[in-house]
Amino acid sequence: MRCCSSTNKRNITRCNLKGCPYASLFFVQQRPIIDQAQGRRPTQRGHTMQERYEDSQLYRIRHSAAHIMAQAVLERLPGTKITIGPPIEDGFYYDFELPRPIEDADIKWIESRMKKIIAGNHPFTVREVTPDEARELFKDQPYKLELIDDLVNGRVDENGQQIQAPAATLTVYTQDKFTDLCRGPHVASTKEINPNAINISFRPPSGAYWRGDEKRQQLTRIYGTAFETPEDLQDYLHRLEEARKRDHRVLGEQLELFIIDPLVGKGLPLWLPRGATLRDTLERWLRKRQAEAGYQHVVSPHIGNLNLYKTSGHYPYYADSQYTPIDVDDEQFMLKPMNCPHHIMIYKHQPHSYRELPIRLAEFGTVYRYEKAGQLNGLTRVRGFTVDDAHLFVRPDQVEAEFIKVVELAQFVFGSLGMTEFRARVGIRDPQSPKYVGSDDLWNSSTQAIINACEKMGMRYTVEEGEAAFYGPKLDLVFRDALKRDWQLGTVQIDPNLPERFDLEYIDSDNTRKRPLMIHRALFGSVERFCGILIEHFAGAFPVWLAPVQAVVIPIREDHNEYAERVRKHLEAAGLRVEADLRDKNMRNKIKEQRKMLIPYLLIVGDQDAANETVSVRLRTDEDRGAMPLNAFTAMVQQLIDNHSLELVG
RNA sequence: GCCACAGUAGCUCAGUGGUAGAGCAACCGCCUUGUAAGCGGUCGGCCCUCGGUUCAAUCCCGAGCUGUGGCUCCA
Repeated sequence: MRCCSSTNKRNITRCNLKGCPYASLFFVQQRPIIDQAQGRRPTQRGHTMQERYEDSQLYRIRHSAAHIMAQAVLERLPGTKITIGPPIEDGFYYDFELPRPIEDADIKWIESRMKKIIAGNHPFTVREVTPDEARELFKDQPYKLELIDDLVNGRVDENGQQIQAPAATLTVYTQDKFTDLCRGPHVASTKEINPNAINISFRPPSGAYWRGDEKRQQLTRIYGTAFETPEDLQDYLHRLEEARKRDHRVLGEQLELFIIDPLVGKGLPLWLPRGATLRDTLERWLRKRQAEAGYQHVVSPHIGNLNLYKTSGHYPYYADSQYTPIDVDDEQFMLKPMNCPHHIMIYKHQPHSYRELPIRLAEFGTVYRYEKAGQLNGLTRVRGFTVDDAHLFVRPDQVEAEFIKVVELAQFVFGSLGMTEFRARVGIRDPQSPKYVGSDDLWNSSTQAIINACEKMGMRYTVEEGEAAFYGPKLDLVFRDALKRDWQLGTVQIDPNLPERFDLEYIDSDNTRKRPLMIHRALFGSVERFCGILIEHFAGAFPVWLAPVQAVVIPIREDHNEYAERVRKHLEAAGLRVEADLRDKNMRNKIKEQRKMLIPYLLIVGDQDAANETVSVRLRTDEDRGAMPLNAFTAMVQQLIDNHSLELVG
């Protein structure tokens, strides 16, 4: 069984655990930062965007810059074998087989040489050539010869399937003294490129395989980017810098949220007290919302009998993303890679009436999946993580309504966190493909249920054909953060397959046994990854209700310690997470240190405050609010917390 | 897993073929301070690991481990 859709599109890595409905949600990486202001994005298979990136001037500039870079590389490192160099979402790259490793000095030289070539105002000229002419032109370029053969014959995949028709014509583009096999388009002349709007040093060269095949030649990929104006380039570089500053791995350590210790294991984060508080606060909040929405929480263990996963179909086909089974007496157990089978067994343990449905079973369930070492990344890609999982067992006539409720809950949850910029990505089946199971009726009604849900919610959504799970359509929630990076959050999927495999049923009103449908859903996806996203989203400055420490009391002199402690106790009794910094240090020093921790409120207390029962409130933003009566401050913060406000003052 | 780069004090990082330094943190004093670093002192290192070269290796070479970036965009 293959229950995740293979989202092998741009920026979304293919999931290893093809057996899991949530496979797509714990591994998705952020999209590169793109020039969103101009609305330019690459089109993706199966759906159209308002303006095709491929048709834009920016695309031609980048494509042309890639050729210019190849020319400069050949001049610097003669003997280099060139391969391909396309524009990408936020720039371009070119893959080379180099005669020696490339160094920083080379990159500098190449970049400055590119600027000189551009300044030469060379036209880009296109010429049609015959295959033989092309072979002669590129006789020293084996990769180009391979491309020519493929183009002339059409490409086939490893199963012999034709995936590219034979090309009718071949074209070559020339600028200055460099000619490349290319379909274009390019700028008419290098003068259309602003030499101050290109950069090839912002991202280090890296390895890449010829045709992405790890069995083939390892190449060196040099990345570059180019914009229409130097200001656009600066803006882009600035955003990259901002993104680096928000890196959740750096903030995670600075704010004492989590660490990853190799002795414990890579990909296995340890949550420090403050990080655990963050997690716990989020979890308790969602748990409450779910209970209000009719979910029942259940708990299942961390290992399960191998036979359970054999029944579900997850084993042994997906052994590559699961850990080796553990022998216990004469039985074998696996670390739990997903929660669905456990919830199914909970449903199955007693008969259900149609009146009981929908039954919504939820669990913050920790699962373990093998991720290749090179894929691990902070909290966003780990080997053990907790899914805010739920499985809804529904009658077919309830699917649409339940879908709407799930999306509503998601909208509420993300909206509460100031994550309003999100959209839905609806994956539907490709009617031409035979890989999907189930009747047309079921597909049509399920797909319609999802579309209807989006429409009724007034949610932005895109429909992507061929992106459904093989058993049913799905909806992914994609969030755009403050830096315009897209992150995939939760997913909602309709699944008639597992009910079949586990022979689930309910007794209908006519006293016949019917098969329920399952809806798999997760909103955060993985709690770990979601915390990582939140850290970056807020740049570590969490809303008051989420902040691990909400206020720190700082006495001005040692003899104010007593009052500081009194303030702390007062706030603690009012339900705040508060500390008093009574260390033997001076006040300025404490302010300097505590502001680095991004505590929402620093409460400075001295003689005047002690005399008047006030606190001097300094916000995380460095704004000094002056003295406030302690009771007024307490009431204000309590209200902000109760409202899950994103503000620091009410 | 593959390629590139990196690994020196708790943290951020200098440095050298003759076994090490700074700032911050920690600890001990002094200072008693109204909003971003008061002063002095002390502690702290198998310079990632294992091999090799060398009279001598933290430094050079090889392997391993760990981390970081990339390995998805197909003329």
